[in-house]
Amino acid sequence: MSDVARAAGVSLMSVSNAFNRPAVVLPDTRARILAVAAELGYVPNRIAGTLASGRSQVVAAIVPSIRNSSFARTVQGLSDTLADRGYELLLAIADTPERELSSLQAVLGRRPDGIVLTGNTHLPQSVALLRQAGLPVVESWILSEPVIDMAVGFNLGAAAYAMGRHLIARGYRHIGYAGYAPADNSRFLERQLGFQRALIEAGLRDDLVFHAEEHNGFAGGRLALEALRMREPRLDAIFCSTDVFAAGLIFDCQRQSIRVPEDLAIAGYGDFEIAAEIVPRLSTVRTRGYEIGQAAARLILDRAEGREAPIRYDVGHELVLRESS
Amino acid sequence: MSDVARAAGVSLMSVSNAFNRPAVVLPDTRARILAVAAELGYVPNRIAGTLASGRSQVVAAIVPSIRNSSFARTVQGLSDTLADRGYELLLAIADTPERELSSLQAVLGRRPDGIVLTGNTHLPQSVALLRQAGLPVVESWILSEPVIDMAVGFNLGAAAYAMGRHLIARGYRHIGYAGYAPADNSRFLERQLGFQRALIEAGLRDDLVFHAEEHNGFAGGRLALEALRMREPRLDAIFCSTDVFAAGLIFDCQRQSIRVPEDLAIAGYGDFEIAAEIVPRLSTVRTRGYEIGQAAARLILDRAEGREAPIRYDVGHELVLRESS
DNA sequence: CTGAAAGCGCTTACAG
DNA sequence: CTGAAAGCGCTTACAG
Repeated sequence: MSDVARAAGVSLMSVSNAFNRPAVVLPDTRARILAVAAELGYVPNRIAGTLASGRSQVVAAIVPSIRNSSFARTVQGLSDTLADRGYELLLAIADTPERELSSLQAVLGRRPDGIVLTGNTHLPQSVALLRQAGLPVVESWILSEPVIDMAVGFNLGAAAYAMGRHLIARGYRHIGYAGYAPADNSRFLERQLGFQRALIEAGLRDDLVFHAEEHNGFAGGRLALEALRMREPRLDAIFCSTDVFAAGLIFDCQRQSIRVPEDLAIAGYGDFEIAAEIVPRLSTVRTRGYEIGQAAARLILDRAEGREAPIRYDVGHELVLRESS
Repeated sequence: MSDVARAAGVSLMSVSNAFNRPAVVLPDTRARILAVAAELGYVPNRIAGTLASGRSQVVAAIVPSIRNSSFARTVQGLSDTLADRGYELLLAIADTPERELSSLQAVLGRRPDGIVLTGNTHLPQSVALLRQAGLPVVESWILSEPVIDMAVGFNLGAAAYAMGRHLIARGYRHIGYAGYAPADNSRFLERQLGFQRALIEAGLRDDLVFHAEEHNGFAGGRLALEALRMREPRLDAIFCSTDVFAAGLIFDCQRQSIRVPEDLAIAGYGDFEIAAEIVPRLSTVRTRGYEIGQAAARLILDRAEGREAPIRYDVGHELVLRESS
């Protein structure tokens, strides 16, 4: 910066102002400074700027995975919104509360202006660390208590409940659930509970539950079919906690010549791209992952820049009924 | 930090050393310092550390998209390797050379210790900026010239060529190509050229080429089928530049009762998870996206930490022959 | 092994 | 509108 100041014949302050408060410096002076800076290939050092100003213009996000279109969409929404507002994204991938804590420690040392977490299942130390840091934090993909600071998501249970009601209304009576259940994770639990609530209200069996080992594999659907049929030969529908399970299940039905939905109805969760294309097209719950990312970024920045922001933001969900159920 | 130093009755230096050069401070002193730090909830300010030391322990990556399992895998490989070595990932998503440049300007201000780019199609200003910054940069998913600094990838053309040879060996004679072709992008061009080379060598028509508007949509396959059949009614095989196109094509064939591979053979590129599951299972080119991310991180860190690193690193590729061709 | 000094490249708050 | 001073929280290089 001092090179630029010297070459342009102005003080450091004027260079700083030329970049950061265009209004405050004379148009001529500013143009000259910018020209010199461009010529010299000067890129302002935002590390020094951060240290001096206490504002990093960086938002950190910790997601469990990006090989799953839901979170990939959220990261995309975050990235787009942050870039628009001149912020950068510091990304950490952590799929357990323990890894989340260590990502948090690493990331906090970078003094981000805010943090986006996934879900509300955290280690107590993580929560303590966050409170002490005192920065805006949004928990995404969940809306229920406890909330550390702000939450952006939708009612996971209601969405699953709605799909349960739909299947029941279509006349299915022996309905299984293919899910995934890491310990104490409310994001997964709420879906299952919402779905079971629909079954219970209708007086149906709600214990046809299968939990896959992995969240992301197509195999989840296949294994669920095997396991659930063993328990209930009259099984006539399966609700999958993700579209990937549902797709795996459909592929398996094709191989076994089980007709969908005639012999077995299938419903998914997520409305991934494949849902609209697979044969038969998949009924699913549309979740707004991109909007979650956008809204999370907006809430963080509003707060970081001293504006008001809601504690909770519901992006909603929607049933998308297609051919599979 | 000064709070910690005071509370522990030592100098700033000792606190710094306790965190950064454990060997240099007495075990007792170090334990006391760490205990005090933990009690106070002290998280070292790495922004100040970066400014003072000139090393940020941050690596930036610019990818065109993450809603495509290839790059998602690369980001995962990058993230895992960086986290293991105590580095953070600054991620930018930019899908055109223009956006790449503006991401670059933003990211360079953060003084990363290295940068990972995708492909070798850049604006001249981007290259100039990078050269001036003088930090380690790796271009990923490409190996061909020109290389700015280092490259990690595999021979895109050879992989496509191999698949072309395979289809020809299987007896297909009217083979189409379903691709995507943003202006001047060598990553896409190399695949197409490699494939066409196989056709030309075999004396087959190499102009059955269809370019989709979008890289990521399932619709690409469907549109290709329509367009290519119009041009060549005897069309007996289609090579898709991504598995997503191939899957979309298979779904469309199911709808139209076109048997795969009997009526039409299909091959993909990428070996996404779906390839092994779809009916029929998809023949494809396995690309090692995760390894690309790992290797890119390794090369950057080796150089950033003063070690030698190769200019070019080939992760290889592999033909995975399944049922669809 | 431990510590006092200088400096990293900016911004803040103030004076001119 | 422009500028000289102080300081952000660390690390470097050196002396003790």
